[in-house]
Amino acid sequence: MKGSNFFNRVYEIVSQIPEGKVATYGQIAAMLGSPRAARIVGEAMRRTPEYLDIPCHRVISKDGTMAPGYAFGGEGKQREMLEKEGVIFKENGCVDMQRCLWRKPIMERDE
DNA sequence: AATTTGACAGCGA
DNA sequence: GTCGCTGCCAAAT
Repeated sequence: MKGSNFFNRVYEIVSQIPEGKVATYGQIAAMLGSPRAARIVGEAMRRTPEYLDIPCHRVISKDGTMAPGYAFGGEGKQREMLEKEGVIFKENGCVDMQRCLWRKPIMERDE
């Protein structure tokens, strides 16, 4: 286990995102207790250890857009897999945040 | 220990 | 609607 509590926490949260749902970097950062640490979440995603099996493709920006090409081999690719999981995409190519933005169970918030 | 970087977010032009 | 700068926080070098 790495002592990197922050990254570890990000991975925990991301791994909790159900299929057909997405979360934003800022959202996750807020869960960690640092609403301004969205960039750290992004960095965590970039450094996502494969063995953790983290659905980083479900983590996108608040605009419903995702990284230009630093992910999975292409935005279109990510869009396909998200769409396949049940995430709704708008005509403009962005994720329908209103429907698919994931939120942590209220009873479980133990930040 | 200090500096640079970075898959963001928010506001301004 | 697109491009730009700033702010914030943690990790990597």
